[in-house]
Amino acid sequence: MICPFCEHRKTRVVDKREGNDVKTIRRRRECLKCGRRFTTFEKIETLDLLVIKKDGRREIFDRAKLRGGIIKSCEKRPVSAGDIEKIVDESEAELRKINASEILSKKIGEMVIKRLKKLDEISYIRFASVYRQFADLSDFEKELSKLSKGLKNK
Amino acid sequence: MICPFCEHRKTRVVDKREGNDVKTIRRRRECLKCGRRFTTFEKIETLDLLVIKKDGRREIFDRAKLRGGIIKSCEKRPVSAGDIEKIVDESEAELRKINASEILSKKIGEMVIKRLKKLDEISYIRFASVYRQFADLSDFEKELSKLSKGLKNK
DNA sequence: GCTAAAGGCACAATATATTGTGGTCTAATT
DNA sequence: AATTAGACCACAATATATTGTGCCTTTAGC
Repeated sequence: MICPFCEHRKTRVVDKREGNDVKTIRRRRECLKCGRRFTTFEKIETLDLLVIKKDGRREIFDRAKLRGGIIKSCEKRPVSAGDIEKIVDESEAELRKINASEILSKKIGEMVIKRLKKLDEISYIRFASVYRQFADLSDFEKELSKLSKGLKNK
Repeated sequence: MICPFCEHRKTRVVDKREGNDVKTIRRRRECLKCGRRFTTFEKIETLDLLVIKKDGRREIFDRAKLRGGIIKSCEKRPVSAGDIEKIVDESEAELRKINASEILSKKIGEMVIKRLKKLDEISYIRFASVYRQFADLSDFEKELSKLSKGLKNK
């Protein structure tokens, strides 16, 4: 742990207790160079992200909710729970990498869509239609007809 | 560290590396009960708080900025750097305890003011006038005359 | 102006984390 | 299709953190 005062890279733990939240660990550390003390918190990896919905309202990113939407799109389709969990995991990781504090729900939809598309075209179309990823109705119909042609050719 | 899956209280560290940010530690932990693994991050205590300014604009809470304002108010007054640091520390701790994501700058002003008042009346008046803690000019004058009477009686 | 709650500090016996090295896997890139 | 970067995993030797206990100080609530 780097000292926040002098940037030195060696510190020692002086005390460790449970944080305010039972799910966090608070440590008191001391820099081995400058001797100053500071506090750190260890927490489970979280994604604190405000999702901007189409109507402009914001709500906290909810992994379970995202998963729910995907499950619905995959009803009676050959997509396993494991597949879905993987899509959620990967999308969440992608969101984490972006490191934004807010994001348009549409962007999240796109992340799921690009993964779902590789797995099952029907699920993908269902999901995309819910997330209204198509600019207008003609785009949607175009996508549908492309899909039905593709299926016939198999 | 509590297991996020089964809530068990015993986990072991399986791996520990530097986080993306050099200032964080990433640990991979394993629950001793259910065996599932998860990731945690240890970071230096921070205060991520949006300060709502009088004109409605928001900006990230900045400890150095707050300290600067206090220093200005204490110019040529018998208030030590240590005193000021203590006021900043305590106010910051108070803000942390509130645990809000946004706060009116006025509220922060009040926290500083109640501490500064105990230390030095002149500094307090200067600081309060900058933060416009008085509803109108008459309040300000009232405060000033109270103060000057108090000083004469000593 | 008392009391409780929280954070900070210290210490000593014990248990656990850390470090380096290196392999695997996947996603993104070229 | 090959390459790179990041996360994950494993292991073994070493160094460090953790736990309990208890005391002090400060702030908040009565």
